[in-house]
Amino acid sequence: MKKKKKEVTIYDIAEELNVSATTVSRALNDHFSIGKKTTQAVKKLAKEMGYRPNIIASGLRKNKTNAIGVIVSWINRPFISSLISGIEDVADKAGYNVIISQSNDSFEKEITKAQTLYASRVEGLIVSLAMDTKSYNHFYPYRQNNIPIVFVDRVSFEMETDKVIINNFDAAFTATEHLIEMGCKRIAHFAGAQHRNIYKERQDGYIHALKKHNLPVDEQLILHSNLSMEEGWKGTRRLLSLSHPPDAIFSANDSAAVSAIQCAKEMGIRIPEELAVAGFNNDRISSIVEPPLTTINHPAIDMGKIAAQQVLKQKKNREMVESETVILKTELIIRQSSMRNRLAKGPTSDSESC
Amino acid sequence: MKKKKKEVTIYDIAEELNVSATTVSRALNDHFSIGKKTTQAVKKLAKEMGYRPNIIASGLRKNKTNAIGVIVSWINRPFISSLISGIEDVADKAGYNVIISQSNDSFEKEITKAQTLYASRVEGLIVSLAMDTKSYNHFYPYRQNNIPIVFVDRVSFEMETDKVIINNFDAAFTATEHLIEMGCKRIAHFAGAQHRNIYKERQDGYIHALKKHNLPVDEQLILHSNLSMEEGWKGTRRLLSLSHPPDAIFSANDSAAVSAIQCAKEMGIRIPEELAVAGFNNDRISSIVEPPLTTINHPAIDMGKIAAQQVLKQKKNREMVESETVILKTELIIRQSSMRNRLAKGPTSDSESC
DNA sequence: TTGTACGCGTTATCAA
DNA sequence: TTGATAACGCGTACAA
Repeated sequence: MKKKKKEVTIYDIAEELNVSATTVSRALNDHFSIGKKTTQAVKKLAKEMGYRPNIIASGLRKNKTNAIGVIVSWINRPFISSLISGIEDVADKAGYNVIISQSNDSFEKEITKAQTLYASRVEGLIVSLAMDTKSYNHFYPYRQNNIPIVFVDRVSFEMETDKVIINNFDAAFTATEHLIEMGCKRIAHFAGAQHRNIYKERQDGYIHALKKHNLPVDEQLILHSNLSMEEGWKGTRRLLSLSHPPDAIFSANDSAAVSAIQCAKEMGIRIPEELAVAGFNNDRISSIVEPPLTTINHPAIDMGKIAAQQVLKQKKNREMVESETVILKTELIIRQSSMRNRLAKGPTSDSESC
Repeated sequence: MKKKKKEVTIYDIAEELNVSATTVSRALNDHFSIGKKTTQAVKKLAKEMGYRPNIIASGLRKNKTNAIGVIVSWINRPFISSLISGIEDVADKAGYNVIISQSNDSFEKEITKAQTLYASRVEGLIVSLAMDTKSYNHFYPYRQNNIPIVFVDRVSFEMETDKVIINNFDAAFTATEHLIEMGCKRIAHFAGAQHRNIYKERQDGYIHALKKHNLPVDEQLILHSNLSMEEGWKGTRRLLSLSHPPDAIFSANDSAAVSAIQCAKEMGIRIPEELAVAGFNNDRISSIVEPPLTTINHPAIDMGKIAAQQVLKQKKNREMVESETVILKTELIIRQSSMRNRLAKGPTSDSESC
């Protein structure tokens, strides 16, 4: 007793107009071989009858899904959600749907999600790797099927894929050097997992800046963690209770940096006079904390847009180019958390998207 | 000269094993009628041959896409991205893909996206309405096709659909009453567009609290805007330069509230002594600003999870229930921006997800 | 327990 | 400019 709302097909239209389904199909797709009148008549009737193309059937025939898959750690992180926003923007304009899935920073989940998306026959995949991903076999099926893969931000250089990244080394170097220019001599670093490129590179950039300026690299001052607020807090306490505490902290993300500011203040340490702080990402919290946090602006939306464009591009340039890496510009945003002297350039204009 | 990597089909497997495609199909789906040995043999060979089910063909046959569509204003907003995170979590566990699209708070875009998703044959739709959406015809096709629609947060009561919301009226009432209990007598309100339920309800709750406590409702103190940081800033300046300025602001979101705090401080106004502030959403910035912002906790992730569950549920209960509205609990988080006296309860425990 | 034969709705191919 | 026919790959009545 179910109402089987039968959907209108091209056959129904064809019958009504006494033409063939082929003609209808062509007319609907503006095929040049069909006369104006016929085409218009078909389209008109199609609308009247409430026809909607069955994209599944079409997809079966053309072997297309019009879907791009995205795997990220957590959707609800400022950087990631902006990344996705950019992806959606470009994909939609090109007629593609975006299927999102989150790995929760778990390697196992990333594998599962990759398989699911592969089974769903996405026509491209954009990935920001999970924290502990160290092998990449789960992407092989894509490779074998010539499905474009683009790594974003957290990438692996072991795999030859398109990549969209920033120069983490340079950015970290710049931030650290800025602290040095502010007169800091003993700069600590909140580092992330070293097997993930971005954190390794940031640490390397930090170390390089120290060396360039003949400052000692003190392992005691490099703290590895997941860079959460809690860890930022704990790390700050530890550092500040050292017999010879640092006069600055460069954190590999903003969360931990903000915590550092809060913790230091609670301990009665003045920022930036006694402790200068710099972060990474330019999350919204970085401009809200007091004093505002010096940080690296991470062009999240653009990275998403470009990643999506790479996918679309790869679909055209079949086997023309082996792989391409796009490196986006970052910018040091100087705010008060690091402005210890008058030599500092004024704070960069600080655009807030609400 | 293209390498046409022919994909393995059930026919290939069937041929190899000298059985019929039917048997293979059934075996792969664990149909009871197929013998253990056969089933196992089929599965084993399938794996060996690198078979992957063609979900498009299957979908065509079963008329399924396993996709749920989501339309939101902007993905990169704290509340929204958490919402999506919740949706993805539940949908994935149920074997559904989540297709996201953003309306950018534009009515026209919302229409387009709704049509696109409809054409993509999503099996359910979750929507948080655009700011200026006032008519709902673009959802009619879903309705006619019995495709579940669930409205979240920004909903319309004109349409009979499932809804997942919070009690904005009560939450706003509670927040306002809290300010009153703190001794505030002249409370301003940063309000949003009044045709969008959530902002209307928040304003109503605010007004109701004033009335209950015999405080006058001064239209001068109710400022309508898009609740951006800029507007929060401007509104605060305006309010504080009034001949009879308010002693508190209740803002319909955290962005504007945070701006209010910053602006007031810059003007030399002490928070909360001279101006108490409360916001709405419990975004991360609310706990970072100084003094920390009293606000309403908005269970974003749970709202997403429940919305997804509603979609799945509706797919089962065909025409059993007309529609269902789930109202989630909110919580007043009292922080220092409103603690003007010792009567205040201590701040609620403040969980931070990093 | 297995197989035959057909249909899902569209598009590509070839022929007219 | 149009049409007939055969795929696309899978699922399922029905038959065996």
